[in-house]
Amino acid sequence: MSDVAKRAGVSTATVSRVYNEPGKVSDSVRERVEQAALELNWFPNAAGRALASTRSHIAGIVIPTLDDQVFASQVSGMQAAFAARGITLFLGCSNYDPKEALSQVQAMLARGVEAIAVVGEAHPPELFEALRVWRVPYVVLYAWRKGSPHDCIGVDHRAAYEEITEHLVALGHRSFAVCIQPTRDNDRVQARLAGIRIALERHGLAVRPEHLVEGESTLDFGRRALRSLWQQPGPRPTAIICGNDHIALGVLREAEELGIAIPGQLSVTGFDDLAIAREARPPLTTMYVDTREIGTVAARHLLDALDGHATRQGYTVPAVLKVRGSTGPCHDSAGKG
Amino acid sequence: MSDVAKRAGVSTATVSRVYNEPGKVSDSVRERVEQAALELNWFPNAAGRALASTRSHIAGIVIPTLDDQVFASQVSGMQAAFAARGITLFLGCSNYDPKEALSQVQAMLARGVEAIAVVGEAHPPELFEALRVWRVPYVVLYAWRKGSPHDCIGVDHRAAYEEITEHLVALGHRSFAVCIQPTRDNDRVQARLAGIRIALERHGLAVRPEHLVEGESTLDFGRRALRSLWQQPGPRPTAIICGNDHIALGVLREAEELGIAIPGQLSVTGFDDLAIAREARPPLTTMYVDTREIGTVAARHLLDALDGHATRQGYTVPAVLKVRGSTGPCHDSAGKG
DNA sequence: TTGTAAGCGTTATCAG
DNA sequence: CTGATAACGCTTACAA
Repeated sequence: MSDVAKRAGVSTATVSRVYNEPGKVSDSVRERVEQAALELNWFPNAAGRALASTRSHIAGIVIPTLDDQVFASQVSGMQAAFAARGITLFLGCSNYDPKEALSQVQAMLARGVEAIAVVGEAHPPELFEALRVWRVPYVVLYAWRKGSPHDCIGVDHRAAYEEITEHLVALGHRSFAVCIQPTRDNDRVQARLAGIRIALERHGLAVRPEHLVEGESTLDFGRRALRSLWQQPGPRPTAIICGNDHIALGVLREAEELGIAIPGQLSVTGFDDLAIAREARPPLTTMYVDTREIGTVAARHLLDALDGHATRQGYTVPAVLKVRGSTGPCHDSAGKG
Repeated sequence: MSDVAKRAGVSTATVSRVYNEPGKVSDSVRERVEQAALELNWFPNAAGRALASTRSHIAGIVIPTLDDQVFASQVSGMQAAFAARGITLFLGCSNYDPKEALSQVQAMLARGVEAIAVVGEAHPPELFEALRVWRVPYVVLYAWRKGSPHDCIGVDHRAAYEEITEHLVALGHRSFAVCIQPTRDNDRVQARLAGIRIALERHGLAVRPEHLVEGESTLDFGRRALRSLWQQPGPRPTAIICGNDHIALGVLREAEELGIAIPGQLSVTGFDDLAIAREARPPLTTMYVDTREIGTVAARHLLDALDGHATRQGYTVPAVLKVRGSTGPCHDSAGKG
């Protein structure tokens, strides 16, 4: 930088101004400096800048995995919104391991992030404690819960699953199965399960333990789950609530294989509204969430915090029920209360 | 830091050593320092560290979009491999816009990344020039091309599409259509198209201009493309080569709608081998690429470069043909040469 | 094993 | 509008 200053016949302070407060520099000087910088192939050094200005222009996001479109699009929305404001984004994946999430956040703090977004609130207390200690503004992404101590920007998963359950109850279903992702360390999934329970309780119903299956978020798990449900002795469910579309599509696929009529014999619901959901046969009843929007809104929220604006109290993103062909009236007399 | 040093009764140099070369510090001193740091709630400052050590422990990756699983998994592999070595990853998305890719790379360089990965080589020359000027090691991801001036870690898309085309030719097909993503600024897609052309030329064949359709990478485009192909006057293709599985699944779906027998009347191929590909009906013939592995290998490559090891000359990741039910022998007498 | 002290490359605060 | 100059917080020879 001093070389550039020398070559342009100015001080380093002026060189700095050319890049940080161009308005405060006369045109002729600016041109000379830019010319000199170009000739000497000089670029401002990030570390020096960050050190002197105490601004890194870096934010971070920690998600469980990029293998799930739901998280990928949140990252995508956030990255775009931040980039538009000159902020570069760190990405960390926890693979649903709280320890990993913690260490990713710590690494980001150690690299000087100015703001952080983490998916969900089922994290070690040290994680939020570290955020507090470093005084780094943060948001909890994707999950929204009434009464959460954090700023949440996301979906009320409990309410969403209450709604989808009510939809099935309204269709006359009384015997339910649930195929859902691992609940461990996953507040979204736990909330969904709670939503199902609460909605069913309202009607004096419950999911039998043997009708609650937990497994990976894959089509294959959906297939295996339905097969095992169907092989079980005892009454069969007339409706299956799945933790997401992948699982639901697997159930649909296996139902076809087993010759189970959908929705005649069995109603199936998903969550996420993937592009294929509406193309499945029958088209899948599911819930749509604008996950990209979650990322965008979260970025705006954090930018506001960085700008010193009072941050709002969080933000609920709606989950919209898409009723399609995979759910229908219950025709099973045994199923009816 | 000096406060911590004072409290622990040591010099700042020793405090630094506790965190950077713990082996060179006696146990008692280390404990005292850690205790003091804890009490004072002190953490080393990233900018100061980077400035003094000229190491940022940051790398970057620039991809077109996270909406495509193919790129998401490359990011995922790279992130994991880097995290294991204490390197945090910047993520940038270009949305297939070369200017955007350039500005993302510039932003990352300005933030002091030590290494960078960019998807493909269809970028403005300034991008690679900037990388050269900053002397930041980089790799071209996903695309591999013989004779490329860059270190490429990825798939030989031309060869892959030669193979899939040969597969169809061997089945007796002579009349082809192609439904593919926009070729503009996309060297992978261009290479795939070239592969098709080269393979067909070997047999004295070519795709008629009206049978080459370009569009977005969506199921919906696949549907629209097939509909328009089928409405056209003139001879119909007996095989459709799609740019990826999304498009191919759309074609499959629309064929069902139009009552086109697959593979009896029409063979269809995809690329990527998504999880649903094998569950489609009929199951989709496609090509599998271990995209996560690409990210992992690229990270290793860059880490080697950072360690000063001679970097190898790039790396080809195989695309494996998965022959399934969507392709079969050509039954159309008109189609046969 | 530990301390001293000179940077690392900017920005920010003053004067001018 | 521009220039000195003192931070910014840490690392790292070099000495001890």
